[in-house]
Amino acid sequence: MTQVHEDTVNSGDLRAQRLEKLSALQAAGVEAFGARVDGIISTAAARALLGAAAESTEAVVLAGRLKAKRLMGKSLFLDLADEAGRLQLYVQRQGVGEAAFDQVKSLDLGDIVTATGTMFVTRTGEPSLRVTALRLLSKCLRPLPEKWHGLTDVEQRYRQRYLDLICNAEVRAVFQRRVAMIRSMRRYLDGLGFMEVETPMMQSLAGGAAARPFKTFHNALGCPMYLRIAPELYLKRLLVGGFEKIYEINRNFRNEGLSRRHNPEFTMLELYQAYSDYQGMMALVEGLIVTVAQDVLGTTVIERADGTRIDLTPPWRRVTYAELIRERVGSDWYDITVDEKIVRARALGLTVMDTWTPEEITHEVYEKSIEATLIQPTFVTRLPAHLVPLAKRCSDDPSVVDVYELEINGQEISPGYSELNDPLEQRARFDRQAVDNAGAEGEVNRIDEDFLTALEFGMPPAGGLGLGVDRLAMLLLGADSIRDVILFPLMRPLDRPEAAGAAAVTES
RNA sequence: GGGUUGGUAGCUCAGUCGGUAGAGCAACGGCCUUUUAAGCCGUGGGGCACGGGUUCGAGUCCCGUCCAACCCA
Repeated sequence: MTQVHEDTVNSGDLRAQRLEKLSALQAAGVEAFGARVDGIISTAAARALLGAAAESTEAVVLAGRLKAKRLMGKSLFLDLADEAGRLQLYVQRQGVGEAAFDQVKSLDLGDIVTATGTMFVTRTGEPSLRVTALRLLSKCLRPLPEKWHGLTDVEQRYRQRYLDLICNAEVRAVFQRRVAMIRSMRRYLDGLGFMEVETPMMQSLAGGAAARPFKTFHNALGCPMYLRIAPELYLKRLLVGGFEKIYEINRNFRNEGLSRRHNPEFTMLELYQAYSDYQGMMALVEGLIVTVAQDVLGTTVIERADGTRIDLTPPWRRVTYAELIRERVGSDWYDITVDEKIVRARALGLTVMDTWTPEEITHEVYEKSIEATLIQPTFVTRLPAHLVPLAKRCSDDPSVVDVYELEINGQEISPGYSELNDPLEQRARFDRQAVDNAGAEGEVNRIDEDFLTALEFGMPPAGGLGLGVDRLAMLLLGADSIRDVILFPLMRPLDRPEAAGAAAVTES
C-alpha cells in the first residue's frame, strides 16, 4: 500500500507530513520510537527542587509530551506535560548546538520526549528547565486537538478518551478521584473485617435481579452463557459456606437502554454480613459514604452546579415509604377510595389510568412526585412488599419489607435488605416470579436450583446491600452524566457494515 | 421507541434572502535569544456526516439514512 500512501502525501494531510518527518528522522539515524529511560523525575518534583531559589545546579531528567511550542529566534520554549502537570522547557541555540537546535525545532506538538537540564526561573517568574539535551521517545503522527479550547466534542471525547485525557486536565482529575474513591471504599470495608471476593461474571443462568442479560456462548462446553446481572446468588452461597463478611466490587451487565444514568456495564459494590440486617446495613453504608467523601473531597458537604448543597453529615434522615406518601398527598391517603386517590394524583399533575390499582397510583406518586425531591441523603424504609419481591417481610406487618433504599440527590444510590434465608419461601417466590415473567424471557427465568440447594444447607440471617459505584462517583465528583465517570462508556460502533449499507471496505 | 438540537479544514467555530467556502489555533516558509493563548510577514489545506430531490444554481430549501447530545417513555 505504499502507492496509496505516496498518493495521499500533500500539504493538507498533516499525518502524511509527519510521516515524512518520521522517515527523514529515521534516515538521519534517529530512533523515533525509543525505549526505557531511567532516572526520570516528575515535573512536580523538578519544580519542588527549585524551592525559593531562582536557580538549581542539579541536573534532572524529565519525560512527557510536548504540548506547546514558542519559537523566539535563537531560543525556544516548549511545554512538557507529564502525569503530574506541566513544566516549561527552555532551549537555547547556544546551549545545545546548531544541529541539535534545528532538530528540536522540528519536533511536533504531541511528540513524547525526554529532557535533561537544570531548573531556573525566567524573567516572568516561570519555573523552567534549561535544556542541555532533548531526545525523542515517541513520534506523534497525528495532530493534537487545539491548544486553547482542547477537545470539546462530547462524542469524540468518549470515543477517543485518550485525547480527552491529553487535553483536559479536569477529566484526568475526575478519573484519578474515582480511583481514590474505590480505594477508600476497600480500605474502609477491609478495616471492618470484610473480605473481598470474586464470583463468576459468566453464568449459565443470570439471576439475582430482574434485568435482561447479555447472552454469549462457550464453545468448548457447547452451551449458552450469560454475563451476570448481579453477583447476589453467588455471594449468598459464600454465606452458606461460612464466610461472614464479604463484598465484591465489579461490573454487572444489563441489556438495557443507555441514558444519562445508565451504562449497560456498570460497577457495583455488593456486600453481605452474616447475623446483621437492613438496619446494620444502613449504619454501614452511611459510614462508608461519609468516609469516602471525607477521603476524596475532604468534606461531607457537596455543592451542586446549581448551588444547592448536599449535606452528607450523619445521621441521615430515616423515613418510611408510607410517611413520605402521607406527607405528600395527605395523612388520610391510605383510608380514601381509589377514585379519590386518582383525583389527588392528577391534582399533582401525574398521569394515572382509571384501571390502576391503589398500589400503582401510590407508587406513581412516589416515583414522580417524591423521589426527585429527596436531595439530602434519605433512607426510605418499609417499602411495599410487592415492589421488592425477594426481601424479607417485616415481622410486625407482612405487607411491607425489611429494606431500605438510600436516596441522595434525587436518585437511588443504594438498596439494603434483611436477606431472605428461608429456602422454602425463596423457592415459592422464584416459582411465582417465573410464572409472572413467563414468555417474556423464557430460559432466563430458569430457577437456580443449586442456589436453593445451598440455602437448604442453611444460610445465616444476614444484611446485604448494593451500592452503585458510578452513581456515587457522579454524586461526589459532580458529574451530570454517567459517561463522565466511566473511562470508556458504551458507544454505538461506527463501522457496522450492515448499518452502513455495505460501505466500501477500507484499507488497514 | 417519540420529540428537540447538532454534524462545515487536524481542533474550536462563523457562514446573511439559495449566487465562486471563511476565521483563529495547528501545519509549512521567513523575522525574532526570557516567551507563555508570544508577535509580525507569507503559503498550503474543505467530495460542507451520507444518499436522494427541488432549482439555471444547494453548506443553506425538501425527503430519507447514519452518529451524537438533551428531554420524554
